[in-house]
Amino acid sequence: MPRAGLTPQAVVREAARLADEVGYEKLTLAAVAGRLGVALPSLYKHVRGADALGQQLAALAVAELAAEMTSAAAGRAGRDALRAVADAWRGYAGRHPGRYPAAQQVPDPDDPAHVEAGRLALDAVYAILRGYGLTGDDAVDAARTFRSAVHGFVTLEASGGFGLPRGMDRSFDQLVAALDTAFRNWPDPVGAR
Amino acid sequence: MPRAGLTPQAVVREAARLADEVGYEKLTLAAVAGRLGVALPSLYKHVRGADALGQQLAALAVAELAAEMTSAAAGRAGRDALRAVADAWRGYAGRHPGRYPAAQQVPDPDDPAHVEAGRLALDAVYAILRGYGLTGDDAVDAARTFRSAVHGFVTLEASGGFGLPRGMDRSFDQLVAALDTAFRNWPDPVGAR
DNA sequence: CGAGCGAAGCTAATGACATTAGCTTTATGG
DNA sequence: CCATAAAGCTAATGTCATTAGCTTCGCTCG
Repeated sequence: MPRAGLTPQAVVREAARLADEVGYEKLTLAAVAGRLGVALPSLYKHVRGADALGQQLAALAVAELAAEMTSAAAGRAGRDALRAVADAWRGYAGRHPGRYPAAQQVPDPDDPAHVEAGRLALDAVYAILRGYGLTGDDAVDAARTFRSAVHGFVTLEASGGFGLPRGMDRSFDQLVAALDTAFRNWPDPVGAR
Repeated sequence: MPRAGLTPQAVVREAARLADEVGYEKLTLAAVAGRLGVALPSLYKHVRGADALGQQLAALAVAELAAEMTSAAAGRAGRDALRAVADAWRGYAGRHPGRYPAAQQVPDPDDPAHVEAGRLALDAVYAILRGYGLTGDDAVDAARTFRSAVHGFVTLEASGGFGLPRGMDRSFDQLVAALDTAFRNWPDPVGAR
């Protein structure tokens, strides 16, 4: 029997492909092994286990997403940038329905690439907000608002939580426009609750 | 050996309690059975299986959430209503970290109570938007925006996706204020994309 | 009061998956 | 060539979900 010639990379990439096909929740070491033409335990030569594979998949997905966000933001500002980044985000989630949920895990502090990718994605958001004059605590709040809105939309859309998929593009455009409105008129925080 | 005296209700309620303690992803028929002092297969006399239990848990959670949203909206309008419902939503998710993710499943069309509960929750949102003069397609888009933002925030907060939990209350207040701004200045949709 | 019956609960068996241990074999570098 | 590290395998264990089929409780009705 010739060697399959696997590497940790190859395993993670195959897992990513498989996740996009069958869904993240159905991603299984057994299925990945089958895809790679290898017995299940053989994977342990390349990944530490199912949890670790999930983490590495997250790192891959966050890096890809951050790259697309960053590239979407390049050469744009203000509302254009906002919309381009939001569209890139939604586009990534739509094209990678298995990777996207994986990307939601908190970055593994022991994986510098993962942490760095997360920072990059966040930077893309902060860069947009700077265009609206939002900095400091306002930027923190606004960034959380942006992430919440886009992530929430994308998640609900993917799960079918919105009901019939009528007018999804329009609704997303309106969500982005609403964010633009809110960022241009960012509310002064009221004192302690 | 005396009978345990279970009912489908009792099983679902125990599952809900357990999910809140250990997390939805760790919810297992085996654990529920253990909690109820019963052998695992005995549960099948009351629920059709793990998937069905999840669905019934979803129905329970959506009903509870809808009730809290509706009661929060009672006697309030405009920004007050917006904030009260948003707070109720976030509060429910915070108090029920296991039920809340369960509630995200699409309602089972064969469970009228589930469908009805979902409609109730949505109605609470539409009622708020009516206070902003948003109806028709605008209301659809605005409702999706509201749901996206609140659900996204609550999800990211629960998963630790925001990083250190500094200033979470303030950020949420600002998110709600941003929604208020957006709803008061709802953008006219631009033509087809 | 007792017989019978339906439902509740049990044990046993099967099958998917993850994980660990320990063996075999393939490449490859000296 | 051959020695060795790593790649891959089989076997064993444990958890969980599910189905089948048995036992027994507890209620209802004669």
